[in-house]
Amino acid sequence: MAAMDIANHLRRHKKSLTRARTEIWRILTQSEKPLSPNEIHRRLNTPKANLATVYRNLRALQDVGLVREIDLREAFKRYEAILAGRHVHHIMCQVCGRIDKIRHCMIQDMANAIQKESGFTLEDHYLECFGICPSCQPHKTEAQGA
Amino acid sequence: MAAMDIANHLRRHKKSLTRARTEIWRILTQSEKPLSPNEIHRRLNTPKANLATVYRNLRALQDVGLVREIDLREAFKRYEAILAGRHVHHIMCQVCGRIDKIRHCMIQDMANAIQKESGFTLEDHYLECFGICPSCQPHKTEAQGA
DNA sequence: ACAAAAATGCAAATCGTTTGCAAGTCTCAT
DNA sequence: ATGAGACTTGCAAACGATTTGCATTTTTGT
Ligand SMILES: [Mn+2]
Ligand SMILES: [Mn+2]
Ligand SMILES: [Zn+2]
Ligand SMILES: [Zn+2]
Repeated sequence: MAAMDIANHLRRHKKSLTRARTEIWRILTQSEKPLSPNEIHRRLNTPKANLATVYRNLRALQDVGLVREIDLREAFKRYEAILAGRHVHHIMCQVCGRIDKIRHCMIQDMANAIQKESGFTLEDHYLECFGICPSCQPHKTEAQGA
Repeated sequence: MAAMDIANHLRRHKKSLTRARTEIWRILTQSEKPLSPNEIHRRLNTPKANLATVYRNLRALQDVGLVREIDLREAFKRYEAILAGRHVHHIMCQVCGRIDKIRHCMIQDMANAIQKESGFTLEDHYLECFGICPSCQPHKTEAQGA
């Protein structure tokens, strides 16, 4: 979904194109990692839309398929823009909290096995990983940057 | 972890073996699917331990590695016993909510690719799937049971 | 059995998220 | 451009899950 598609996307679902939605979409597409509702709210231009509006719009954007919810076992959920229909997974550093994307995913390859094992059709999945990022790894020359 | 190991497990972490913990462990090991704190509380024998105690003990059991938290995008988390150190994933029916286990997992096979792509070591991951269970699938003879 | 450590009940507090409602904004046909 | 209706927003209150303080009870190790 290119950035400009947002208008059509919303119209198709009879949702309005509002300043809050435009801004949230901009914030999400500019972020390198999924953001929490609070983080999004903090980044809004003044006058800031209400936090409740952020929540409502995150749901609206999810409804039309522009945004995805990410659970990294924190106290809150994170949200990210779905670009080009691509779906990605994440890996979070257990030491410093850094979050990177994982584009590698072989779940589709597992689909057959899963459907055979469970009898379910596989419609959706989420995969989130936890590990230690390069700068937090011990016993290294620490040559690589953060 | 066999059912009897719970005592040693707890002792090793200087946690007491209490009635509430024993009961929660029994309830979790007897359940075919992960349970919410409320579900667990409901299944407690009278006199019921307090719900706060259930929460505290679920955390304690996680701390010692006996219990795992599962997020199926519901309003609450679910918890399940970790048996024999095995880790499983789940698939939940998007129509009726039925939850089945998936023992099939090739994430370990992805580990190399993920580590190469992100530079992170892969310490942990979770994978949860959503689909449609046999009894909820349309265009079928409906021959198979629930 | 005893003293110290850990766990519990209970109620209040937190915290993320949702909701009702009146007022404001957007959309679309005229 | 304009007006009515549809949709959205702000605000504060409500919610529900989870956590916490503290006095009391249970468990542990000796
Ligand atoms: Mn995937
Ligand atoms: Mn796995
Ligand atoms: Zn790190
Ligand atoms: Zn089903």
